[in-house]
Amino acid sequence: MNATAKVLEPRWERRKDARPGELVAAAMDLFIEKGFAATRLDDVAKRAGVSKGTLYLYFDSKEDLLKAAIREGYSEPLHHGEQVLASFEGSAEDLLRLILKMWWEEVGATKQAGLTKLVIGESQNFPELARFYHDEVIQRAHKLVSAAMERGIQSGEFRAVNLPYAQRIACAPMVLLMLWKHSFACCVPNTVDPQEYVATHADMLIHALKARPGEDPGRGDK
Amino acid sequence: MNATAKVLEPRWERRKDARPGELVAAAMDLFIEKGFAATRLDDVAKRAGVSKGTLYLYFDSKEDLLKAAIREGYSEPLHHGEQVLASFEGSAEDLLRLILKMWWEEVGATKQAGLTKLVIGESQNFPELARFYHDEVIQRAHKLVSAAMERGIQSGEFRAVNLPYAQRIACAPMVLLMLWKHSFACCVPNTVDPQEYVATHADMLIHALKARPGEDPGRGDK
Amino acid sequence: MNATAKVLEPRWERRKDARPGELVAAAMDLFIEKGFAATRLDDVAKRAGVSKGTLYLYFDSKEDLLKAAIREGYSEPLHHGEQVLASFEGSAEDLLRLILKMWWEEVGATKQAGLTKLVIGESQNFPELARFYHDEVIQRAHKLVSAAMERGIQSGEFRAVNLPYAQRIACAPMVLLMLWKHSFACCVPNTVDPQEYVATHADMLIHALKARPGEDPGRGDK
Amino acid sequence: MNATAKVLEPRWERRKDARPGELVAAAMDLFIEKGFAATRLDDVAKRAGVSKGTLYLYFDSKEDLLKAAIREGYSEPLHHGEQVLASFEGSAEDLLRLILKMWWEEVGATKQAGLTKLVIGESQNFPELARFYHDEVIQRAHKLVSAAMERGIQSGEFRAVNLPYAQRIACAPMVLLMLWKHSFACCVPNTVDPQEYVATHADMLIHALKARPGEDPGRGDK
DNA sequence: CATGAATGAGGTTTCATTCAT
DNA sequence: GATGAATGAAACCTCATTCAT
Repeated sequence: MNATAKVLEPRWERRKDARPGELVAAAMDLFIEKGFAATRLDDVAKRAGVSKGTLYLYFDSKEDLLKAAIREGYSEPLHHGEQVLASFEGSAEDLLRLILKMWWEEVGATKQAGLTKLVIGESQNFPELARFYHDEVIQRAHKLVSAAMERGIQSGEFRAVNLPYAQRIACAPMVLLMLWKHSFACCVPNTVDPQEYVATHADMLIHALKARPGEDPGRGDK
Repeated sequence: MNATAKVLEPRWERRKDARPGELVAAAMDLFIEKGFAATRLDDVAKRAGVSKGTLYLYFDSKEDLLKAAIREGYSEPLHHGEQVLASFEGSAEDLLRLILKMWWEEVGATKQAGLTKLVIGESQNFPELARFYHDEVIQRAHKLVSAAMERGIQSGEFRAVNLPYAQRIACAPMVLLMLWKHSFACCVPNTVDPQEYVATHADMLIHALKARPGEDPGRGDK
Repeated sequence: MNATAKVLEPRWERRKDARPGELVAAAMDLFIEKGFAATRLDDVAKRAGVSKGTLYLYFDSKEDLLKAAIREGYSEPLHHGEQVLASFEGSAEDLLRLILKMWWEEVGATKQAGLTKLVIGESQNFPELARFYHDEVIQRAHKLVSAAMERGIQSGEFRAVNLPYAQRIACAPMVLLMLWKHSFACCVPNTVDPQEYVATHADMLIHALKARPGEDPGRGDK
Repeated sequence: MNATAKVLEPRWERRKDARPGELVAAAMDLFIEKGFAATRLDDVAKRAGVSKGTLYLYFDSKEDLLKAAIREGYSEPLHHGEQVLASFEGSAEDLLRLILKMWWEEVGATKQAGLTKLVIGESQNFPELARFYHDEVIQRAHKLVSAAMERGIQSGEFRAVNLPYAQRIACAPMVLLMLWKHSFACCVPNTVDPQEYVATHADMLIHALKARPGEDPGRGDK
């Protein structure tokens, strides 16, 4: 293994352990950028710096690669959120504000935000994927927000809103902002400032939830 | 194919000018049902009862057909909303509730709701389409909601919220419900009742907006 | 449609009715020549003078094309043989000799003889095909030979051999000659003269079957 | 992987020189089972318990492996047959019957029978292989049968048939039975009993060959 | 206008072969 | 010697688009 040999750089390199992650990362980038159908495996391979065939050493099919990308997406920030929920000791309002802030910072502002668009767009073509995403991502996110709201209701800080629906409505603007960032944001001039958006949402949400003496205490669970 | 045979055949005849509309309708159905990439022009033609070649008499390409479908989608309900806005004379709260109700009934509950998902999903591949949708659909919807909220602020009925953002946040749950209906709704058991969802949203929104004596009047336009 | 236009020869021509037959013929040639796996649809298309896509207008898959080729193969000569069997009025020996002669002339000497090799080679990969071939080709051929032998046994012209087996043994040399022609014949110098081969087989077969006064009349059906 | 670990590991070790044989055996099994094209070297390696790369230490290519498998196939039974021929002292009829019996027991009934089908199927793609098989297997088998028949003719036990052809015709049913076993036998219900088949063939063959006083002595060598 | 047979580029997937370790 | 990750050239198949009829 002399210097001369080194100059002829090897046609390929062996990196078994690092590979799957790199491939998924490359695939995720392109799926997010172009959508599932418009992403060619050629391009995924090229971006990952491998040949097309290598993809099939680690994944059974294009769909399998998509699943891996989705799976990879949100587990970390969700886990973080759950930890915060468990240890937080302030008011429900502060907890809710914190969750929304983290949501944006750890998910919305990252490229993974694009996965949500992806899953929504492909849910009909891959119902199994949609179910997985629903169970592993949506449900967990909903539980986080639910728990924070429930805590406020229990303590009398919030009104007794119809939780299963109110929680969805609390999440909706966050999700839509993520979608916006990965759809219209690129092609329209008038852009949205996420900070301001999230702040306004938090304010309105708190305002909508706050219990006030002598007022209608909310719809409750119907 | 002689004259005699001809006489027996044409029991009824297609109205020539109705064609493009039928083609767009067929395309819209399939685009919504399967997504852009997964829709084959063969199937569009079959559903419209014409040959594949006929599509190209009226549309330049598959993308062109998509544009036409998008264009067709929401003009009517938006127009209706604008008329209501112009003529409505009740309170801002009632106007806002009415707009949300109409949104769901005339758009969300119809199959066209699926177009929103479609546009979001394809926005990167067809920026021009995204721009069109933004200008012709989103902006108009935003203006409707904005106007209703503005009216309440002017009259002192609502707090002086940050309108450009507050209006987005008011719309978000509606949009997300439409997306839900065309994505996860099909593949997960736990379903959402749109009536309850919209009602909860309206209540929370009004609650968030209502001015109350001696309270912070809101963030205003910063 | 003037002469000038004619010079620019059309990219393609419409020949819906003629096409399937041409495609099957081209496919059969190549399947016989190279085997199923080694035949590329590209080449089939090229030989048929069409594009690759055209194949898929008429056949669902490569396997489907193979089935069509097999189906096409022997129906005519078998039908002819059955007609001869029904109308022949000479001795059983003459009938048997005639059938063997026709077998060679109408099947063995034609390119379709190669189909037999094909089916045998692919029978494991396509059991359904093998079953079809067995039922529609082998069984019919066996019935022809069986009937001729049976006729001789009934009339006392032949010994009472174990018909189901004897008939297979009568066919075997014919089948093997077909296989030989499409396998070793091309690559070994020492060639076989089919005429002489068939004649020798006929003689030996008749000799084996002929009843002779005062002799063991054969094994019968065991 | 330190020395300590090494000590525990090697409970048994492969005999280095046995390798090629194991590889060929694995390849033969799979070639017979699935055909040449449908056999993947991955599977061959897996069955042999080695890595894919190892195959290329012993064989240049897939074709080379096929050749080795073919080469391996019949040398032993052929050798046995030749020994029997040299030492047999009974009648020609008994010799012929013995050869057919051994053919079935030592070749036809074993899995190697499938090689014949393989070679026939691939003969066009690999003419060199076909030539090898012809020279090393077919010719030797033919010589065995020829010799037995020749012995009978010389002794007056058999008619003076056209030997080069008669011998082929004597072999054909045996070969076809082997092919049958590896093609249609698996996919059609109506199965053939090899014992009865071989017995019937032997009887008919002897009957066809036996000289009888006062009869046509056969066609001779034309 | 309308048809639908034909096209052919381009997609995913496979697998014999290579070669750094 | 042995490994198995990596390669890349095809292979089959799809489908938006064209154009002779």
